[in-house]
Amino acid sequence: MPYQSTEKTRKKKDLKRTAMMQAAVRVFAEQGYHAATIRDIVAAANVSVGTFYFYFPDKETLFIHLFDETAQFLLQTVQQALAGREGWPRQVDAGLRAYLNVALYEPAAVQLVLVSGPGSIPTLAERQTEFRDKLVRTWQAPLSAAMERGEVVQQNARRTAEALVGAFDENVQNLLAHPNPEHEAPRALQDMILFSLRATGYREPEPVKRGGSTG
Amino acid sequence: MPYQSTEKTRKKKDLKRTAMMQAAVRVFAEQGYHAATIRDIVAAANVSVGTFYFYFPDKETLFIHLFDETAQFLLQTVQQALAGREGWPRQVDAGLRAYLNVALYEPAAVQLVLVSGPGSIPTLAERQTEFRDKLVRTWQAPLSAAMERGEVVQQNARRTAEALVGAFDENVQNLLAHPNPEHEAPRALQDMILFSLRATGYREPEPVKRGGSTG
Amino acid sequence: MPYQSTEKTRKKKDLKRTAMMQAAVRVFAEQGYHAATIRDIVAAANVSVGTFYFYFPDKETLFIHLFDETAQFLLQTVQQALAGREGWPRQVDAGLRAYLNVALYEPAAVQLVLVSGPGSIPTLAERQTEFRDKLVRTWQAPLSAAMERGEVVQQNARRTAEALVGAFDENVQNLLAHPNPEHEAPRALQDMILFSLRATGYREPEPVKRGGSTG
Amino acid sequence: MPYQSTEKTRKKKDLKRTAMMQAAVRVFAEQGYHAATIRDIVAAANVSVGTFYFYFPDKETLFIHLFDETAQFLLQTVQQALAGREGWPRQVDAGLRAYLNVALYEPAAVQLVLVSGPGSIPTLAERQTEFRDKLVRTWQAPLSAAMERGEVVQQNARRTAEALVGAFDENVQNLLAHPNPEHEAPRALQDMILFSLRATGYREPEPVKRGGSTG
DNA sequence: TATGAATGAGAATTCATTCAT
DNA sequence: TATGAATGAATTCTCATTCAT
Repeated sequence: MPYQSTEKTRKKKDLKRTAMMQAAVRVFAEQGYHAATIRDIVAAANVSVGTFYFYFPDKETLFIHLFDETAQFLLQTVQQALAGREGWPRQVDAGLRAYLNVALYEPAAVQLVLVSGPGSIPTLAERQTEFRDKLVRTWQAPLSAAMERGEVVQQNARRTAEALVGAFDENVQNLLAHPNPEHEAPRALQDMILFSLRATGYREPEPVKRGGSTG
Repeated sequence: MPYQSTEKTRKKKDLKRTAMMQAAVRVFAEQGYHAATIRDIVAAANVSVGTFYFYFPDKETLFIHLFDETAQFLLQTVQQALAGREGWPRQVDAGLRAYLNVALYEPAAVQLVLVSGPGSIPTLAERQTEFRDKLVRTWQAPLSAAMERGEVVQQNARRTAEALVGAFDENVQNLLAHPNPEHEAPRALQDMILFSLRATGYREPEPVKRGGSTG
Repeated sequence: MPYQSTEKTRKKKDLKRTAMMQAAVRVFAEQGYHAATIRDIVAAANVSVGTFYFYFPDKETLFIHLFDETAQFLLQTVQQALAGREGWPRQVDAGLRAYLNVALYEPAAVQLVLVSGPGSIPTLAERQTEFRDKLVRTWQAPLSAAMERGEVVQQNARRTAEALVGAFDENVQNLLAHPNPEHEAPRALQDMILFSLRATGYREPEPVKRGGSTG
Repeated sequence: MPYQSTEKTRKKKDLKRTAMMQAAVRVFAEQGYHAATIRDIVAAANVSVGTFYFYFPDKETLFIHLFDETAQFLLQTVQQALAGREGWPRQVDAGLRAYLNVALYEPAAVQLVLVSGPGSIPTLAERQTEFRDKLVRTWQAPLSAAMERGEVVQQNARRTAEALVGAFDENVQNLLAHPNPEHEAPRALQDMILFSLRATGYREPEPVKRGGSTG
């Protein structure tokens, strides 16, 4: 009976492919792009060298693919979180919550995007810049809107967004370095929200006076 | 007659050594640690491969040395700037001004510390963390003091300091990527100061009422 | 019920096998032995890698088989052409005509024997030599006979045969490189015949005077 | 005392380079392009792998260089031999003598040009064709001249030249395969000269009758 | 001190071949 | 029979480091 393809086989292949990619993410995150050899990766995935090249064209292409995929996932996650909320404080809360979730759930992937890649592959530099830029814009857009609504003070929205992105990354890096990130996360989230609101000059809206004064 | 290591000779040697290190910083910053070969470095310094190994034990040691030197210089510069001022706003102003100065004057060195190193050399990871930590503490100390003086709102000083450091780095990175960093610098500085003061919840002190006491 | 290797089945198998071999000849001729991968061959034959190894033990064996088959076919074709004629000029005509026919009809196969194989596979060297030797003998035999009959001048028949074989191959190679080999072929044949007759010192036999005219 | 270069060092380097090339020629000739590994070559030259790549960019480039060099040498040798003579028979004699000399003196190099390269490297195909073409022209030119002088019969000079080149190569190949090529060479030369003169339809010029008429 | 030729361990990648389905 | 995923030996090439001069 001839070999049956395009059924279970296809699924199995995809599964293996995914498993190998996850293994690769781990190894890249742990060792960095250059220190991670193909043999390390295939050992982590329990396959042979040839199998690696059956699924992926080469080391660099795989890394860039992983980078792009992770970057896009991060961006989408944050963007969706921001999109569903109204008001700057809720957006900050939702956006940061989403970001931290990804960081806690996929620390290796985040590591890949934040530190393993940059500076390691010249080819990646442009993509890296592009990703940072998109991330900045992701926060800049709602910030600008909030500024127009008068929720936050006048400021250079671009620069503030840059600063926020840098701030978040540093906080996340430190959180992941913490002995028990999951336990620390809620506090970190709270601090980051407060930091962001202060940094953007958010002002508690005047409560509608209802026959009395707030003092 | 034994070789006399006279003053002149030593000076000459130090000069050459320094020149090579500067060349190395440039090459590392441009190409990243791995892409930069010893041949690239010696070519940039107009010396031979053998000469390189006469002055430095090996590539990695040199890089770590450059990293440490740059890191220490950065820390000292910022610390000194902070030390000489009173009041959180003046400290922020001085500290950021110092940081930006270094970045503009020695962009390659800053590049080295911020992106070329991290993720490239596993051995470096620890040092990198240590440097970030010191940088955070450098800001955390005056921030805590300001908090105690009531200049800024209550907050997790450590977390805020982390965030500030991350914010600064991102802003500096973007500034250096700007077509004309020197021209943009003053605006960037202003934005960063305002961001920092807002983010730390700095409150304009009550103007001292003449003829009365503030308490 | 055991699988019946019926006539039909076997025919089908042979058909597939033949198709694969023809594809292999094409690929080998186009790319050379080493550049031609198994995947190239199976792609050209529209089968899978596994199928290839069902029909053939390995790449080298296949190539040698193809070489031998082609070589033998060439030899037989020329030998038969020579065998059926009388007189050196007719033999030259028939032999060359046969050779050119094969070259025009199966250029890839001829390419295989003349250039793709030699120098590529050390194992093949001996067979290659043997083939050349047989080809030389194929022409040497009738040449020697012609010499004995006085049709051609005295000469080292072996050396002349070698030279003729080399000459033919070069002419055929150049013919196949021609933009329109089929069109050029008749002229080439004529030239080659004349060359061979001159080279062997063929002398138009004195017409037997029969008290009349030669017409 | 600093390292003295550009003197003996230069010469020494060139010497080594040459030695390595000769070793490479031997190995390529013996094993063929693909079977000859870099390790084989460096072993034959008694150097390390790194040294190979210090002198040559890569395997293929080296081979092509060797091919070109050998091809040019062969062409020049034959061309010079032909240029210095008058009359077709003397030219044939000189040209063949030169060719055989090279073959006997540098059998490996000749092997390289005739069999090791062709069919092994797709990149080489064009160069190979070009070389054959030049070799053909090298013989075609004097042949055409001889034809115009009436020394040889009318014929397609290009085709004849092709045939001669093919014939020579085959004879040389067989000569080199002979157990004692040097001993056999004179006979081979004689046979090849006679073959060439016959093949080109050379006619012993009528000796000028003294005191009589040429008619 | 200075030079640059020499070294060789180690990395990426290819591809003939095997094997479970 | 047929398939194509999986294997791993073998090859090319790089580059940090050493060493004779």
